[in-house]
Amino acid sequence: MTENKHSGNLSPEFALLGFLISGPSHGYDLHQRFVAELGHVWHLSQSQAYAILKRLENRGDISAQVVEQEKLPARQRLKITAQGRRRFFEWLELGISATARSIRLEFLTRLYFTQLHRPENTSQIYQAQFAKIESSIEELESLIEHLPLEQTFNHLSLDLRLQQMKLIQNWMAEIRAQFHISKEIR
Amino acid sequence: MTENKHSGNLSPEFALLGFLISGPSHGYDLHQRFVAELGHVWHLSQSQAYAILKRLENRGDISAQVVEQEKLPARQRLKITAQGRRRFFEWLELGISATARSIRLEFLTRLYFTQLHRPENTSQIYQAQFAKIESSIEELESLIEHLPLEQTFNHLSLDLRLQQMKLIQNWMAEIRAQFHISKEIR
DNA sequence: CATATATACTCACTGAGTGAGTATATATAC
DNA sequence: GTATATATACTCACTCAGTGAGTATATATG
Repeated sequence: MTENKHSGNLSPEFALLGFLISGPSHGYDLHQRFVAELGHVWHLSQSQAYAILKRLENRGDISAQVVEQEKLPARQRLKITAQGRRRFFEWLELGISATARSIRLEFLTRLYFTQLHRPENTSQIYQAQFAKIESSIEELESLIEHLPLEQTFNHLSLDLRLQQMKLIQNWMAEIRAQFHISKEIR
Repeated sequence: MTENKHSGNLSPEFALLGFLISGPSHGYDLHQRFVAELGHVWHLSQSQAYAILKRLENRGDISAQVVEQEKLPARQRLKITAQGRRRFFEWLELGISATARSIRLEFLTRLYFTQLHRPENTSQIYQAQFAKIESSIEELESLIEHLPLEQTFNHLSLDLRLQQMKLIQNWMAEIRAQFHISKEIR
């Protein structure tokens, strides 16, 4: 199994990693850039950004080096490691999201960094995400079909999830247009 | 402050409290009932259920009493306190959710327990939720309007959120029909 | 007779997320 | 010219979400 357990495990850690692909930086700056570029996609407080960076460092995805400054407080110069780079590009190509929320958050983020670092892959990640949405819809439809009618509230919930997935399907078409992705090549 | 910060702080704790309104019970049973009744609304693991119950106890919303059994492991007989009851009904009437996700989770849960414990309030909580959705839509529209066009990804995200809210508005109409809620009285 | 399932709960761990605090520099407002 | 707000840069303590595995016994099923 693995994949998305359920909800949770959804965090902008790969976005932070993605900014570091372009070159070393430090926490304050990464948070600033994050808010400016993706602030309406994710919400990320400053302290949470630092917490995530600390975790990435413990995992060995980034390395830190203290840089003293004359007047302002010292910085941690953060640099992505080979492992971090590997993990990032793996996520960029394979981290396909399954729920409405994770599509809005993660897929948009993957699209952002694909445009930035691997524009030639845009169509590929788009198609993969689209396929996932289609199979999600089928799964939900079959779940609903087999759910006893008297389970009113479970029904209403699954129903909304299904409708949301279909909405996202249409929204994906808008994206296709905006990014000039050709229709169904492979 | 308070309300819904952003995401997170979303938990089925009031549902557990809601089951206890009907009478004392214990963790295992509450979890079973939860999964059967609302298992496709929320996901709640057994251990997480126990964790939430422990918190409710620490807060004084429920009280626990160990009941030995002849053959099977001892139970904790859980009983809602006056404070818990107060908190629950306050949430039932006023805990109006604002995001797509929290509407699917919390509003459906509030509807479930309103039907169960306060059926005469159904229309009231429906109308309040509907109003919240309308004001959410307005807020998102104004946010989008003031967002610089070049912020492609922030735009796409807000756009999807807006469309989702509108979808939920339609889904609410289905609910109105199913629960025979009259159209716009007050 | 072995094994799966039901009853009932505990524990250790990772991670999300907030809010406040620390300390200094520069820009702006009165 | 001095008070105040804002920018730079990061830390800490805390609460809550969520998983996965473990403990221990009873009964049902093949």
